[in-house]
Amino acid sequence: MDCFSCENHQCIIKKNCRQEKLRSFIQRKATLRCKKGQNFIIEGAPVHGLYFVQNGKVKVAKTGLNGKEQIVRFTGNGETIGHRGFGAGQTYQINAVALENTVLCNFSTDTLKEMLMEVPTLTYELMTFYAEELNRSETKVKKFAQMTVREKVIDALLYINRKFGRTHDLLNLQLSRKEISDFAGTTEEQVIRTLSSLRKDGLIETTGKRIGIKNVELLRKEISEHNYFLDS
DNA sequence: TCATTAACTGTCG
DNA sequence: CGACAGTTAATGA
Repeated sequence: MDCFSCENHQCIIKKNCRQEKLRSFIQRKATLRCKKGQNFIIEGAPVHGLYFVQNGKVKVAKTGLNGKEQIVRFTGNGETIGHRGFGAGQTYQINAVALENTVLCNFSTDTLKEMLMEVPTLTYELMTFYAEELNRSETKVKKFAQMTVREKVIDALLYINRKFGRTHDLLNLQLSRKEISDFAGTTEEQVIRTLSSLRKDGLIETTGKRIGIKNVELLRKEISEHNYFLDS
């Protein structure tokens, strides 16, 4: 698919694709189709450019010493992955795994570098994205240090809801309890217990893997003193 | 259907 | 709160 007919209007390439200077570069992009569970960026592997999600969902994570995983963020349509590869070092410091069948656009580092040199609006928008990412990262440090397990789980649920939405109260992103714990910074058992507790309180519904949020306002209220508005 | 995987529970340090 | 062990429920070949 070419960028002109792409529906992802928040994608920074899409936003700038009308610029004449970018025309030839955009033709150089590669399209990659990933199956569910595919690990298309491997921690420690050489950087092979920047990715944009054209269609699908991806988790970005770091692996600890004992095999413990820390999910950094989830990405959906139009979002950027692998941007840290631009900086120092020639290897990725993250893993990226497709959570469902996903189509990705890939630009090589060299191609993107040329594009950034040519088009200031593209460079500025990428810079804004880096700034937002840094803000999110800093906020997450604070949350991990100050939130209780229950608050961290609520925060994770609201994040998924903000990012992927829900249909008939059910979250549009299906995650295992383990994945929720890897994102929230706690353990699988704690997530299971917290979800049961939230269900008893009538705040959520669970049917197997699926989680339904019944009362967003009450959940939001529980973590309101922890800067929910920062949209991390 | 049966075997494997994930969700859940109790308990202990 | 996290880790371990054990049970029950869900999934998929």
